[in-house]
Amino acid sequence: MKAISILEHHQLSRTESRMEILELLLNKNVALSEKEIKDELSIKCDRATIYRTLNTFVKSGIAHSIINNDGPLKYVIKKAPEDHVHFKCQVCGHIMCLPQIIIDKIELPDGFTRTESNFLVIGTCKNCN
Amino acid sequence: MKAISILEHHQLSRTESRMEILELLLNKNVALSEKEIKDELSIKCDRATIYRTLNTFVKSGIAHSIINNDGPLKYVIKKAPEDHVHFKCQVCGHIMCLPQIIIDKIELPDGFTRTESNFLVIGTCKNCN
DNA sequence: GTATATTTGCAACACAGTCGCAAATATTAT
DNA sequence: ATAATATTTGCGACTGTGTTGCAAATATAC
Repeated sequence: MKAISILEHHQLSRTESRMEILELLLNKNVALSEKEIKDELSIKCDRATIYRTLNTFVKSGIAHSIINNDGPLKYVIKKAPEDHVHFKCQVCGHIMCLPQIIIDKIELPDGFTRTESNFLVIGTCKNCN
Repeated sequence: MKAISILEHHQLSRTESRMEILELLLNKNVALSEKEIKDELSIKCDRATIYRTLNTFVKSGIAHSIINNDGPLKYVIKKAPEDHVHFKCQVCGHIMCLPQIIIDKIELPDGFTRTESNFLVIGTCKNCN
């Protein structure tokens, strides 16, 4: 199982919740919220556990969170380490990474330094256009 | 008064709350949350009224909201109509617009169309660097 | 100044996310 | 495999953000 080896690699204990949540994220190419994860999980899992698990994944670098302009945080497996653009389709509501587009070349004004970026483009995705 | 003419121009009734909140926003160059607005207002104003007023301003195009990666929405007077970058200083916590940097040239993959963008860069601002 | 339309304050509510703590589960050592 | 220890889970309670219904207050139009 891929999920198991990822957990091992990050020295996280292999609990049922972590494995199921990780499997779910691995099989999706759109970002999921806590509620969406809960609804898709085959096992029962408490809200708090899902939040704690997601935070653990983010801290370990397994996943990253995506800011939603209108709604809860969503989570995806981290594939690209660079800052990339997130896209939200206003028709189907899906939020996904656009790893093709990397914005590391934004020139900030003098005296400003950057540690992190959140780029969310809202529009219509390929399927809905 | 500048605030009055702005309200008139957008055909909004000139209530005390709206004028005071608008004055406050006009005098700030950082984005403010509902709580920050409430604390700085000289008049008493209910939470709900502040939220409703801010939403009215956003709908009218007087202000726009800025997504905070970790905290409530913040609001600023809309100066530039284009999509620009927002900057959050992790030292002083201020969130401000960087109208100098305009990103309208992001090329989305085929089939994707854009209607709106939210760009938040997190780092250290000029004053705190 | 009066009538009508809009806005306000209050209270209640919905929802996202966190935390403490005891019970359950996983890991480690024997 | 079993026992001891460390970690995680579920539950409940809680905080904070933002919204809404409704009656009272205020602004606008006449």
